[in-house]
Amino acid sequence: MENRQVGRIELLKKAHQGRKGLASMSEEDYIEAIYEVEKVYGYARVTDISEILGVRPPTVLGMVKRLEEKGMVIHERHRGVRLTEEGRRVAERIARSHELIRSFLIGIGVDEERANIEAELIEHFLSQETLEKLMRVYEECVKRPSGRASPSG
Amino acid sequence: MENRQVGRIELLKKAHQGRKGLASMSEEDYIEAIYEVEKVYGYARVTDISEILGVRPPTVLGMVKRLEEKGMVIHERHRGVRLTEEGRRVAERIARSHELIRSFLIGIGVDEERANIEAELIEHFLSQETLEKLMRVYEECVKRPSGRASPSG
DNA sequence: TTATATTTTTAGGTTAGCCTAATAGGGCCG
DNA sequence: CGGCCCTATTAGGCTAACCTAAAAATATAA
Repeated sequence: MENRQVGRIELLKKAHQGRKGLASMSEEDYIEAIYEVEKVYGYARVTDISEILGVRPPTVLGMVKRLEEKGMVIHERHRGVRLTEEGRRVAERIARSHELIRSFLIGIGVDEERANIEAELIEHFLSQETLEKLMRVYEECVKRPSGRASPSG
Repeated sequence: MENRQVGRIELLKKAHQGRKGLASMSEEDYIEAIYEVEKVYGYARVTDISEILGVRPPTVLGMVKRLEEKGMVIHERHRGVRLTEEGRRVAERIARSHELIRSFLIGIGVDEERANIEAELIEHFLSQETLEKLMRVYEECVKRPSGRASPSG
């Protein structure tokens, strides 16, 4: 009896090992913000990013420098930030999973504002594999629910 | 056309406001770990928590002190940690949502180990409201899929 | 009961991600 | 051109969450 539950504790340990090696949540947030601003204005200013993420300009600048070192963005003094090809690839991956999660949440009846918030919060953590499976459920159960599962309420 | 997209940026801002004020992810991790060990052994030692979360004993001790200040646990020097009633309430809420997310992920075909990891990672972020909606989809589409959505694969 | 091993605690860092205050750069108006 | 305003940058700090090394307390074995 004790053995069974100790097994559960082993699982907890494994679950926490799994977290390691993920890219920093913050970096992805910044890349995503730059991507969105760039779509609209062609490039992102420090203050744009600052306003979107709710952090101060010096904080943005620090992260921008880091992202530049990692080859994700190009930054010219007083001239704004642009994604590199690599940065764009990352941004697009993030945007896709964000959008999928968002659609899913809205599909199951979560209101739009909350869906935006919660998609943002969980998008960093799901694997490709899980996203694909979520996509399937979304397609098969939420988008065309075959007479079941009224999402509202 | 630009207006529509600027609206999207406004949404991004809101989404990031929404993050604020959430309880620290770490605190919940520690409460959860203590809860699990307590279920097995009656109380949690610093080293138990340390092993589960993959952090060093001094780190655990620091957090335990913080949780004690917040009234979540009782800690007696050299005698281990126990949850208070309040701590137990929190732990049980966490455990419930963890289990729901885990079941959901397994239900849509995610393998068990990954489901453990990812449930852990997202459980902190979903609201009660979203959890309830997820539960409904789980019940209606995953557990009894009414002839659709073969989860395996 | 003394020696040894284990666990807990203390002391003192490190790093990421944020902050404020102050300086520098660029655009624009009179 | 000079002054003003806004944006960008630099400098210096803070806190949360981790770390290592070493001391203290407890448990165990000879």
